[in-house]
Amino acid sequence: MAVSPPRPKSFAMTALRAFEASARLGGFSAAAQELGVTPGAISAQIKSLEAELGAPLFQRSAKGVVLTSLGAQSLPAFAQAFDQLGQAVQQMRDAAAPRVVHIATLPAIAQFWLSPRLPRLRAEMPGTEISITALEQPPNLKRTPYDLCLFFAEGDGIILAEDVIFPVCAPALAEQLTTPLDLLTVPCLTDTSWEGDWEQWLTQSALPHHIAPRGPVYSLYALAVEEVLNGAGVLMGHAALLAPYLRSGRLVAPFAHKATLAHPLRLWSMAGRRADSASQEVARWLIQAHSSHS
Amino acid sequence: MAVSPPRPKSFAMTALRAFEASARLGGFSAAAQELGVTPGAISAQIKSLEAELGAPLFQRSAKGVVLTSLGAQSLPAFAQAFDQLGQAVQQMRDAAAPRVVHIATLPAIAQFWLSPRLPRLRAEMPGTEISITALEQPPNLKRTPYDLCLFFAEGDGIILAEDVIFPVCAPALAEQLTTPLDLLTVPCLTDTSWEGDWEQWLTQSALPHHIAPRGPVYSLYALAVEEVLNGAGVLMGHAALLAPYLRSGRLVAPFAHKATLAHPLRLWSMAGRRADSASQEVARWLIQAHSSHS
DNA sequence: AATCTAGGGTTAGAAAAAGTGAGTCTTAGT
DNA sequence: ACTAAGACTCACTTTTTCTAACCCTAGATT
Repeated sequence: MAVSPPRPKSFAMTALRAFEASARLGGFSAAAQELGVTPGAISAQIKSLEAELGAPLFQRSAKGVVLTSLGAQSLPAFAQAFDQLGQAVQQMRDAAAPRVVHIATLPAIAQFWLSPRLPRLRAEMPGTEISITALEQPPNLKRTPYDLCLFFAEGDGIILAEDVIFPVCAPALAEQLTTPLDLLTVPCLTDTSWEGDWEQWLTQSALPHHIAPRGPVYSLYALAVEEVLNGAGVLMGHAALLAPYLRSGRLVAPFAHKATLAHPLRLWSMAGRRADSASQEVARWLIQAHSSHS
Repeated sequence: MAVSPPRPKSFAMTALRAFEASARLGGFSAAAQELGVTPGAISAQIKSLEAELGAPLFQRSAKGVVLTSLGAQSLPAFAQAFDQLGQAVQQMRDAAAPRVVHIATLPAIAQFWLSPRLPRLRAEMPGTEISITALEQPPNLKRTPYDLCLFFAEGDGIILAEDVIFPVCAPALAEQLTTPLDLLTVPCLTDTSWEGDWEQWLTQSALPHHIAPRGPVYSLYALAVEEVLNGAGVLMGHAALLAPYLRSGRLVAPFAHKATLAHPLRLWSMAGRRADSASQEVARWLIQAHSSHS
């Protein structure tokens, strides 16, 4: 009868977090994405949790997982607990570094929208440190240490601009383009995170779909823009991001057709932030600067 | 500008748990004990948390740590969040295995009090699986996966018996003992978890302290009892545990002096358990069986 | 029917995190 | 001064977690 600590070890936090995320998001892949790991890791965590528990939490099928009644029953309490934990972390971070603001945004937005505004923002808010992280997907603010999110998305928060798109190209190339059908004669660049853009534009402009995005694909909008500035082809431009280029004439819109996408450019923060926090100050500045300037 | 996931990794759960425990218990050692690790591990966790945070959470001094204002400010939210998490885990465990009851108790209690009662308990509650873990210290039910605690302790819960102590020995040895001063002539066995017992008894019996516990020390009460049964000496006996031996005459109390310790034998469970849960049924059975039988 | 594709599962091995243990340091109390 | 408590450090070990590359299934597509 050994009395030494045979590990009373409560429960594996990681496994609980994996469960909560999977249950809330309805799948291992989604949870993996939120937690920044591979689905295999989630699968293993859930498996170990189920083993320790002696009962399954999910019912697996080839097309996804469904919560068992045990899982469904447990989810709310965990979701709430993790929300509170996330909030506690935010509060602590805020108290520890009250003048630091972390912004999460799309790489393209970071480069074309935020970056040009940063010098003035920093100048007008000295003492406030602003850091920017580029992410492909909006993070869950309740679970990740960011203060502000700036994405093309639906949901809460303030709309800074509609997402209006239309083909853009260098002025020289535009001379060759009279009607949208001329697009068949030039490369049509595509960004991987906006693969549906051409489709959307063609649909909303009532144009035949076969004018499809035939041309190189870029994984970074900035690269595609660079190419277009060099006259390499036509890119689906997002008005909110390329406004300076269009204003200066370095890029032009060869056609009149414009399409508005469902997800506007939106800025949001975690619910329940104090209005006097640095993050809220920055948010207000961005909104104000945007509406009064552009 | 790498866009790939540079690990936005929220926060290290382990570190947060270490912080919460340290803050709540007021020290790294105490936290280490609750979490079942060494103080060094806690120290490292806190350090990493402080590094990530960029601000100290504790103010160190040679005689312990004190929360900084940042730490004190953060504690309540974390305590609450972890309480909720613990409760969520309990609920889940309960739903997954409704007929399993985990009891945490002192090794000595497990062997001398619980063990004799288990056969009847199991017979009267078939279908309920009872598992027992022996721990030196009462665990925090809000943080560890036990259903019931049975310890000599102060606090909430039901008192099953006062902790009455007095020297006991084998009948043969008792013949050599007339007055407490005779204790100087025989070995006085001591259990490491009850080192103060002799002192307490001497004090409450108004006897001179120099009759101190001179004799072998055991780390397990059961071993000491075994030795005493073999006539190896005198042991400070806990009435609640040794009742059957005293009743059968295998052990006797050579002196009339008895002392009552401050911490009675107490049974408790986590607040807010449903009365129809298996753990509550077991608790009721133990209370009832104790009062009607012994 | 054959092929895709999306979502899961599995495995071995790699990487990272957490923990240990022994020894040090500082200070309050005897 | 000596002791005890509590915390820190550092080299090392153990455990956990993650990834990468595989397979499997079912519905959708061709």
